[in-house]
Amino acid sequence: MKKNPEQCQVVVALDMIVGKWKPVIIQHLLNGDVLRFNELRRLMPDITQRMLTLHLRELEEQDIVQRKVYPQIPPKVEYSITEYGRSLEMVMDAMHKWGAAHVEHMELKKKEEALSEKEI
Amino acid sequence: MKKNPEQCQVVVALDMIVGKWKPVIIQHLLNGDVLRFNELRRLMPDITQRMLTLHLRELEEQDIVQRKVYPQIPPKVEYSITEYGRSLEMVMDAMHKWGAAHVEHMELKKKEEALSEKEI
DNA sequence: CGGTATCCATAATGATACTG
DNA sequence: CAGTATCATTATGGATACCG
Repeated sequence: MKKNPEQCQVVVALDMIVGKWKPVIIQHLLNGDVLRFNELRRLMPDITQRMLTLHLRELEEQDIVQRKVYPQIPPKVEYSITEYGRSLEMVMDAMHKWGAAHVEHMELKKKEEALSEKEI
Repeated sequence: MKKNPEQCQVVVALDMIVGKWKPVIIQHLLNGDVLRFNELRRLMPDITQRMLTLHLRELEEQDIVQRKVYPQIPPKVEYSITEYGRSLEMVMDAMHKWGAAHVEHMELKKKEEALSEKEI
């Protein structure tokens, strides 16, 4: 399979997970949990209600997240990963592993810089 | 490039490749080619000179891309992937594969929608 | 409880002209 | 050839108040 960067499919995948809180939301739902709106908020204390709504709606539109509304008062809405969304697990894993390695790489780089400063 | 809101390592990886043209630049350099500034421009006809410069400088800062300047007139600058940058290949591949599958998924979805409209 | 509606600040990108 | 500089525009996210 040839990789053609022009009609870059990497960008297609990126579009699904880019957004300040989207990766975190996806990660939480990939755990397999079914979470209510405010449960998600509690898991991400710094997200605003607005952004949580926006991102969840986008993920729903993208068929990554399923939204289930219970028509009752007070309202109850549950969010879960879709079967399709679960296919993102490979991608998320690859990035998670790379991210972890990157942290090590940066720490190494800092140490090297600190060392070469001492030598001067 | 913004700081990661949580200590999510997926976000660490994302920060390296997010940017309108960054994934495409990385893909081109991952091919193993050593490319000059204007060669990259030709490969991405719609990128502005400014954005190409900005993204390349960020990628250099992130140790993903190596910039080699030949001090001559007219100037000659070559860009290539670093060894560390090459480690992104796994991530890029995972996303590329997912992106390809996603295109199929969307086409399937459209067909289903078209079908259910006929039934109505 | 699970949202919307506004308004605002900042970040990201683009257009265009100029340069050693 | 490989950039900078400047200004304009758009995208993204935040603060706050209100709603059924």
